[in-house]
Amino acid sequence: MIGDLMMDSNAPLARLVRRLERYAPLPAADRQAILALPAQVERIGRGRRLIDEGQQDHAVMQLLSGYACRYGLLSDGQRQITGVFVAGDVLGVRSGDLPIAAQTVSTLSDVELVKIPHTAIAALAESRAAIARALWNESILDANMACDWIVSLGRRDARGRVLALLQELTARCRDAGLTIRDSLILPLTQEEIGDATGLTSVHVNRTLMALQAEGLIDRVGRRVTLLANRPPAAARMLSA
Amino acid sequence: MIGDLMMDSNAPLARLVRRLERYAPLPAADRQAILALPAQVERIGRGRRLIDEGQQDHAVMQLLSGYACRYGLLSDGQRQITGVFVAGDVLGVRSGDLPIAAQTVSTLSDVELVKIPHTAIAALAESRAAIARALWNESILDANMACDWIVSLGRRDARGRVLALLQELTARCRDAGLTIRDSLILPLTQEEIGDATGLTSVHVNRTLMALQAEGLIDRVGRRVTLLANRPPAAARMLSA
DNA sequence: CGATCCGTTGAAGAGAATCAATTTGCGTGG
DNA sequence: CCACGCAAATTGATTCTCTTCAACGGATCG
Repeated sequence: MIGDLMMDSNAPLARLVRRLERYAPLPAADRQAILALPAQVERIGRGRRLIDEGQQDHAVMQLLSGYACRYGLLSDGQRQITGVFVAGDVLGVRSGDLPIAAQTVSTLSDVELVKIPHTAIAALAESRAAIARALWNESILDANMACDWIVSLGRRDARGRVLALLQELTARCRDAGLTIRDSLILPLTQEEIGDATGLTSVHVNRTLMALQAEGLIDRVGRRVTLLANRPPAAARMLSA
Repeated sequence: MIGDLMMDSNAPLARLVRRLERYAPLPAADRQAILALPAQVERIGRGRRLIDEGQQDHAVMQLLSGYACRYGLLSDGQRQITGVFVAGDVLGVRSGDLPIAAQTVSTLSDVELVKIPHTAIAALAESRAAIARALWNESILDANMACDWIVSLGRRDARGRVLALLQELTARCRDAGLTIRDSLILPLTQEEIGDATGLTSVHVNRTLMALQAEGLIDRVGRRVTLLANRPPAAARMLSA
């Protein structure tokens, strides 16, 4: 809950700069402006809500470590995870005109994050076109990933969905430098994998065991290793 | 394929202004700048692709009439529709840094649309913060609707998914002034409804017949009427 | 050492896919 | 105006995936 020492507080914002420069460099002045943002580093435990649906004043956050997810609830209490966030990802990005959070975001593990008041970010986006564009990029990528998720849920069977989820997480953890040869620590319970893939935890369990029996994945405790590097092969289940 | 007369070409851009002002008014100068954009009105037949995945130079378009959809394909040829667009919706919005279209967009009916070169839009977004923010809004809403779609696909049964799709379309057509008492012309075939809901056309048919037998919907030809109306989650932001 | 959460396994049932006709609606051309 | 041809809608029978319900083992933690 307590921010780190002052001298450390610039490091996380440097990471935000790196993130926002993924696709296009920022003017030096914009970089400085980001580094000068009021920011707070927090450590938060597993299973805590970061942003609530309908919340108006939520901050912009960047995950420094750990996992989080966004989800929606149905009236009968069923939960569907609509996106998983890994270290480096930015949460709560939105333009100034849509103050309402559309979905809930919650942690999937203990996390570290930087928190920035949305007013400060909004002011920056208002005056600096390159920053606005970089944040806009985040929204677009978010929408693109959501579309891939839709395709997976709509047209793949349990095996394909779980595989696709593992592949997406592996790829994103690799980008974040969190993997060792396609091996990553997956803090999700099978229940949560089910919430992400639209399956029950029971069926997730059977699917994971089947994938392991097929030699496509290896599991040791919470560490999962992807042994098949062929995304297209995942969709071909005629051999099963 | 030929644009309309010059004197008509401002009317569709006025509609674009209205769209971009849904959530916040634009400065008069920004409105004028939009009206001055180079635009071309086109009529395009059903089943034509408007934007191809991987395409770099696609234009920004606003639907003036008709329906379109965005979809992804699996390697085995299965199709999953990830979003439906109705009159007024803006397609192909993206920031300057991500030139690649992530998914394919195709018409679901004969359509009319305005086409604007993305370079012209990008230049405007670069210099005018309010326009950038309005376009950004479109991306965020797009992501929000995709998330609702994910929840539907992951956690609802066939009945719930078809109902949710009809409710979303009804709500959006109502906003576009295309409904008469929750009744709308639905040009989607049952095959296409299946592609949107992750079902087969056979099961869509059975589900529609069941909904009709239950008295929840009424169908006459292509006209569908929602008889039991609950507020669709997807449109929550539209009424904000 | 019990409490609890998570993972694993079994058996039975529901919902959707699949396969296969058949019918309806509609534009087209004779 | 009617016959033809085609795409879409409808129906039936069967198969299979996934869910549901239930129980049990193993780890972790006060």
